[in-house]
Amino acid sequence: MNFTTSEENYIKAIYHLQQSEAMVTTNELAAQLQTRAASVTDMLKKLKAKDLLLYEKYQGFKLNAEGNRVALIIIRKHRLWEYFLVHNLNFGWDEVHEIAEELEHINSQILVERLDTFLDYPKFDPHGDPIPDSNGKMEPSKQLNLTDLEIDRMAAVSSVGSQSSELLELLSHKGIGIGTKLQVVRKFTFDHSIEIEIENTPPFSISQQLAQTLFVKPISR
Amino acid sequence: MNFTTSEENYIKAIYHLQQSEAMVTTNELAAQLQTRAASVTDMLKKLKAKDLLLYEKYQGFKLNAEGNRVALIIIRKHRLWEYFLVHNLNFGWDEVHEIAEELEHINSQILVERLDTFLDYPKFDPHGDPIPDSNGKMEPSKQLNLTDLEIDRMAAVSSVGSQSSELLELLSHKGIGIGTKLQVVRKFTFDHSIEIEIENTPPFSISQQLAQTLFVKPISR
DNA sequence: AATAAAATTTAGATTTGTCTAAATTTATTT
DNA sequence: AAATAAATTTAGACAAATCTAAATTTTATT
Repeated sequence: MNFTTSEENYIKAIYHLQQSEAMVTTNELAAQLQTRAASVTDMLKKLKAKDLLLYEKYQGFKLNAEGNRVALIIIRKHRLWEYFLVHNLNFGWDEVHEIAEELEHINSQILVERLDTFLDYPKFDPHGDPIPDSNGKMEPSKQLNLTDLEIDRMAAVSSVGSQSSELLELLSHKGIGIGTKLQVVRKFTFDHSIEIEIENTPPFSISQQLAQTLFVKPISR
Repeated sequence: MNFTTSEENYIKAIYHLQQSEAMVTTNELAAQLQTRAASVTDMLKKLKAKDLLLYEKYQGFKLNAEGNRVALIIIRKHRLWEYFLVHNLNFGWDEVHEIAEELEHINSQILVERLDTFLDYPKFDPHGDPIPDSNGKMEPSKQLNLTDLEIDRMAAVSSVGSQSSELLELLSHKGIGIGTKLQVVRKFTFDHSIEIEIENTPPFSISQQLAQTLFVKPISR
């Protein structure tokens, strides 16, 4: 079965939203895809008709087994291409997302397998996300709590443990956001505060409480 | 300026048709793109509105300077990707066209330049077609007359000098078509006939007259 | 439990690229 | 040069993906 680029983008977005909650809602997906709720409803009908989705009107939705299988194929392609762009074409890990968003829609199973072979079967992409193999299996994510990041290991903020406005205010003040590249300079045992350094800026320290809400992924450079 | 995949396919097809005649006609383009004449007319209006085309109703059309520039960018991408697929991913030169047809529409100037660097600035693609550089300049085509092909050099038929039904009947009988891989086994001076061998089949000979209507491109394997 | 608010869906419109069938223009033949 | 044939364009329709605005359903609040 082949899918349009638009269908694939919806499938992938639903897959990602599903990772943090069992059921996805129309508004969440609309926000994720920067589109309107009505457009989402339209596409949900199509994906349900193609039997990729469990969906009852007004009740939320999630991918079924086939939907997940398709999602993993797209994610596999995305992450393999990212790996190629960084390792072979010398892109920075933070420059490749948009290009990979296009490349992931190229339709050719054999191309993906040959690319995987050429790259020597990488297990993680440059952002530290695991690359599914041709059966959709992958290693557990390398995301870890900032408190567990080893000293001097370069990492990027991948998610935050809450969306409270107090937390967001603090993060904004400290200049920390999703994708921020940092490393731990020192850990203090007295109060478990952590001194971190964000690329090319002076180090500063953050509380244990803050560090515990931050998740990061080690990155290669 | 960015173009849709469909616009790019029209631009590229017009470019190729222009190589053998000054003006392109609606029906020719429709045949080339496997679409209807009415659809071609619709698209011609759009391309003219975007100022890529010299076009007067009923009078034929051709790309203007800007149209040619855009066409060469697309062709550059197509041929660089073909080179990558053959040299790095181990595809056969005859397996890569369809995949490159998709890859050529990926939008990223920097990607093309990095790919070119990675591939070490190849001058010809695996079919023997020249790859335009970033300014649209390229070497002359490697296409040559079959009578000039050196012995044992592998080549692929790239075009035929006429479309007469008598010629096509003969070619069909001999099993020769566009893309047929062959090599010259021997040349006879008496009648200038040429013995050729098509991949994995017994050699046979063809007349000078026939050989003169066939154009080929040397290929790597 | 009734009402207000929020989320979701439906109805109907728009854009892009395509199509068929009819109309028009150009080319060819007698 | 008139008639016929071929090529091209126009008119109007359709599918895909989106949108706005209105209607409906669900959730939250008094």
